[in-house]
Amino acid sequence: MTLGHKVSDLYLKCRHMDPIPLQTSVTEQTAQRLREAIILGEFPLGTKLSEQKLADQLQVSRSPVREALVLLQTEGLVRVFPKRGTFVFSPDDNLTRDLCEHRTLLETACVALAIERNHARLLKDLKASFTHMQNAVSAENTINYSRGDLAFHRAIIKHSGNSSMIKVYETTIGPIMALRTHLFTITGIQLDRSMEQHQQIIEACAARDVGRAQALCTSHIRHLSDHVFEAQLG
Amino acid sequence: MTLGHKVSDLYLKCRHMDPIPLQTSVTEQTAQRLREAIILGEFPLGTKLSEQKLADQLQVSRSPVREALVLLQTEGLVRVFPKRGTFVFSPDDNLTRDLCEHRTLLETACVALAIERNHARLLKDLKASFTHMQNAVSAENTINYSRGDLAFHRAIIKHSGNSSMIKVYETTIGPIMALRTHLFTITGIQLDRSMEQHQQIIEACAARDVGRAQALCTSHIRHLSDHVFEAQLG
DNA sequence: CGCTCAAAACTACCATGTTACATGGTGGTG
DNA sequence: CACCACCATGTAACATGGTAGTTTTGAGCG
Repeated sequence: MTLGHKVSDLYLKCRHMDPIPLQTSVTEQTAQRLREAIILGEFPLGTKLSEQKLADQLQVSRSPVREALVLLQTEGLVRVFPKRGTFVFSPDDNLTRDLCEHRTLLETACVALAIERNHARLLKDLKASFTHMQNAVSAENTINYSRGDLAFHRAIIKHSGNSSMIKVYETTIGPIMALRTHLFTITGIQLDRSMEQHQQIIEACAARDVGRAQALCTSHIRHLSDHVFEAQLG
Repeated sequence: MTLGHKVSDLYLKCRHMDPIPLQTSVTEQTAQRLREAIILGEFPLGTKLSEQKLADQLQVSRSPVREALVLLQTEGLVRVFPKRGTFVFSPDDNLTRDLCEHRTLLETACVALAIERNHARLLKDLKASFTHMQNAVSAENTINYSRGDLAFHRAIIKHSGNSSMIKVYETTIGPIMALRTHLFTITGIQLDRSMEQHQQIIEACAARDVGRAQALCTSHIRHLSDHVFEAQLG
C-alpha cells in the first residue's frame, strides 16, 4: 500500500478549480491522498478502513482522517456506518447505471456550454490532453493514460464555465474512475478504440457541432459502462 | 438468570440497520440542525460561524461541529477558510446563475425520467405537495409553503430513480433555498403565480408531455433567478 | 491627525484521552 | 449437542487541551 506521495505533487494534480487555495489544511491533504489511493485501486473495493491505521500510515492524528472520510463519503468513495466503521464503496448494478447516466447528463450539457462559451480554450485543452494520452499509449503507461483521459473530460466540464457542475462532476466521476481502475487491472481496455472516440469528440467540438459532440460523449460513456457490466463489476 | 433483560433481545432490536443506519450520529444531527438554520435564514448570509459558539449553542463538543461544517461545505452552504474561519456562503451573480443553470439541467432531465419510470408515484407526490402548498397559502404560512415547494421539486428528482442525481440535487438546491428564504424576507413572492406554475407542471406530467414539463420547469426556475437578480441578492 | 507596528485576543487546527458501542469468543445451561 | 448469556477486546465517536496562525486594536511615532 503506497500512500507515500508528495503533498506538493498531489496539490498540483487537484488544482482544477480551487479559486483561492493559498493554504491547504492537513485534512484536505489527507483527503486528497486517500482519494488518490482509492481511485488508483490501492484499497480493494469494499474493504474496511481503520481510522487508526490510516492515521498511522499518513503520519497524522485521527481527527484529520475522520474529517477526510466525511469528505470522501460525500463524494461517494467511502461509506461510513456509525459505530461500525468506514468502508470503501462497493458498486452495485444500480449505482453504476446511475453514475453513468448522471455523467452523461453532465458531459452532454457541458460540452454544449463549452463549445458556446469557451471554444478556443476548450480545443486547446482537449488537444493537450489528447497528446498526453497518445504519449501514454506509446509508453504503454496506463496510469498516465488515465490521467490524460481524466483531464480530457475535465476540460469539457471546466470550460462549461459552470462552477456548480464543475464541483459536482468531481464527486460523480470519482467512483467511476475507481471502477475503471479496477477494470484496468482485470480486463485491460481497448486503447485504440478509446483514442479514436476522443479524436472524434475533438473534431466535433472544433466544428462546433454540438449535437454530434453530445452523441459522441454519450456513446463514449456507454462504452465504458458496457465494459463495466461485461466484467460484472457492478 | 439474575439480570432483568436478555442481551439477545437488544440485539434483535438493533439487529440490522440495513439501508440507512437508524443510528444517527451526533455529527449528522448537528449538520441537519445547522442546515435547517441556514436554509431558514437564521444565520444571515456571509456571517462568520464560530465553532465554539455553535458547539455551546448545540450542546455538543467542537469535533461534531467541525465535521458537520465539512459536510455543509461540500453542500455549498458554508465556506471554510483554513485558519481564518467558517462563513455562511454569500452568493455572487455567477454562483446564482450557475446554481440555477445546474438545477434546471437536473430537473428537466429528472422530470423526463420520472414521467417515464414512475409516472403514477410522481403524480401522487406532486399532488400531495401541491395540496400542502395550497393549505400553506390559505394559512399564509410561508415556511410551510417553502416546505411544500421543496417537496414538490424533490418529488421530481426522487422519482427519476437516479440515486446519484438525487444526492447531488440536495447539495445543489441547498444554497438556492437559502437564497429564496432571503428573498422572502425582503420582497415576498408572488404566491399565486408560483402556484399556477406548479399546477401546470402537474398537468404536463399527467399528460406525459415531457417537452412541456421540461419547458415549464425551466421557466419556473428562471422566474426564481430573475427574482433573485431583481432583488440584487446575487 | 494619520500611519505603522506590535501585542493581545480570538480562532481554527491537530493531538490525545475517555467513553460507549459492536463483535467474536467462551463457558454455562437446557 | 445446541443455544444463549456473559465477557473481553478492538474500534469508532466524542470531549478536551495545547499550538499555531490571523485579525484587530491601540499605542507610539512621524
